[in-house]
Amino acid sequence: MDSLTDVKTEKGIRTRFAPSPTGFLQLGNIRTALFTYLFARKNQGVFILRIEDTDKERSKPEYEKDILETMKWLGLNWDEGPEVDGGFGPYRQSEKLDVYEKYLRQLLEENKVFYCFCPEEELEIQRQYQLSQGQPMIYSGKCRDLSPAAAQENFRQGKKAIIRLKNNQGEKTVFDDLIRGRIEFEPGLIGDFSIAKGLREPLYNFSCVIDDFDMKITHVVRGEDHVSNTPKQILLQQALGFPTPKYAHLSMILAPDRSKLSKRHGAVPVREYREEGYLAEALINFLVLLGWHPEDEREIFSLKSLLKEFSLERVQKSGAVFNQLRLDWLNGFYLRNLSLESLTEKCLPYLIKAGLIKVSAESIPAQLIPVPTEEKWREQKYEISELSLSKKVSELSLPKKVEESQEIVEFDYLTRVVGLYQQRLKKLSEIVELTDFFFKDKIVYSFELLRWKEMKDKEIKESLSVAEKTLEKVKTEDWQKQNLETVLLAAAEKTGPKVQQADFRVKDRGDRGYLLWPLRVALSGKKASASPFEITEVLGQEKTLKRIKQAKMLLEKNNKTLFSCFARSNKS
RNA sequence: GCCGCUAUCGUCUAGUGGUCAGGACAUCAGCUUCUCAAGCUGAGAACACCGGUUCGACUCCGGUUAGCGGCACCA
Repeated sequence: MDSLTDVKTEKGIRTRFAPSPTGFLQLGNIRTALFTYLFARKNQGVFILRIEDTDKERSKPEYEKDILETMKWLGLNWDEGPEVDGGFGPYRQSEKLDVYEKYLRQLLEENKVFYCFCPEEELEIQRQYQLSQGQPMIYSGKCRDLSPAAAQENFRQGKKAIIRLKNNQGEKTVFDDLIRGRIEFEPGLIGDFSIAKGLREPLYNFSCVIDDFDMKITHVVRGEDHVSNTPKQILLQQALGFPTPKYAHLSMILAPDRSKLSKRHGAVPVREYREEGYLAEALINFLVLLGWHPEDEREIFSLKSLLKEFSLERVQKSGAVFNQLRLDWLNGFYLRNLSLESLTEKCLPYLIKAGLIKVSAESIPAQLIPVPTEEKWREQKYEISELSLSKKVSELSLPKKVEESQEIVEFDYLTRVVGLYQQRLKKLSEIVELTDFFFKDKIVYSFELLRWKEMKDKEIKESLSVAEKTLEKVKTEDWQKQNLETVLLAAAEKTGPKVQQADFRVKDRGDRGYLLWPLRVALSGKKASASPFEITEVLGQEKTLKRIKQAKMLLEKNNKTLFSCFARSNKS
């Protein structure tokens, strides 16, 4: 494609990402932003962020804040836009009303646009009629040739008007899409479309054309939903005498049933992915592979490496289904590749929010940036993203939330806890339910969980006693995973019934589960966890023995209940 | 309804006239194993359909079908 090779040699590329602050940024928005950003950077161009807030009713400051925050979090830094003046501002459309009015007046004077007084209801009926007749749904042109005097009269009567372009499209409107190639639109299918509700109330297609010109945009990268806006914008550019930028339309992200991504599946604000504990790196990597692929078969990409490799030529034309499982896998991959210290720092806010670890309110300012307000902090009404940690966190001591003890949790201890679950984590938020038992004084679980296979209650108790005795004997200085494993394995092979080994060279040994399963459950209270060797090591001897005793008591209590039930039923 | 876009394993995709149609996620099986993961090994799994061009079509052309997007005084 000629147009694509042009891009490579062309100097001074300027692109923009132009979201409207009418909702939180979604995956689809972000993918458009990412591709636009990569295209700009790859070609040494300028990446501009423009806030399209012409819709006064739906635009909200909190959404604009979300746009800026999300972009920064993902590392999609803009060269010009809010907070970064590049000389082509303002970058918020609501601040450019004078500019739009100027061009609108110019078009009015040149008789290229007209006031339309048709009531909305009438237009709606007309569209329905056209639909029923199999005709294209376009404006009839009723007010197009209204004389200035008639228009004035209408205004005097207080009638409301919008401004429409006098569409004189006589031939096909054509443009070469950088991704899709040539796209043609027959004349007669667009009509006199609306461009403003008033002199200071521009509509999307108009403000977009003005801004793209004003900001000297050379390449427009946007979603496929704008393909049919493109001929309208080209027509407007022609009316205004503006050059037409190059266009590249990206396909959409689809739900698993290939329908449009809806709130039901996947259309989740990006901020929620962040809250749940997805890494920006994983999200970027996931999204870029939704529609783009390098020349070889690599699948792991950092934003930095994409800067070198990305090209619009290799962008897919068809829509891509959003695949949560793949995102989870990628996030797990990035989590596993984090340094343990950095992973622990990322987990910390989740543990704090869950109340497993407490940081005193006084010490917050030094440790947490930015700081949630004290009230929010006490009521735990803050978001994880508000707890991003300072670099110094690894030097901190964090008081643990245990009423009866004054134990101090060292960062180093947290590192060891988190370390046990690094391979098991798909998202950061999971760290809470995975490791809560390390931070609790007493754990709660059903005694039935202690049972391995068909073990009898008595056997479970015996098994726990063996574990207890074995671990009691271990000297404090020998309380290390390696040693604990050796000792426990030796005991385990003696405890369980003999099991024939598949390999005849290996001597038959006891079913290790007889000892290890009840022990692991006694320590963790969970049916799935890290190995008992790892848990005992991190938990420490004192707590380990305490938990085993707790388990034995649970069994006894249960037997008593059973016995009393039995006694009662005997009586009757 | 009208216009436009799209079409390779379940999903994301590689592929540009001659390939055993490749990779990743997911699935299944095996190894490992006290559990859950992770890891390693292996397996199954696709060119929407119909015509045409050609010695030869996943690849080029036409049509059909299906999906998506748009047809606002939203963006």
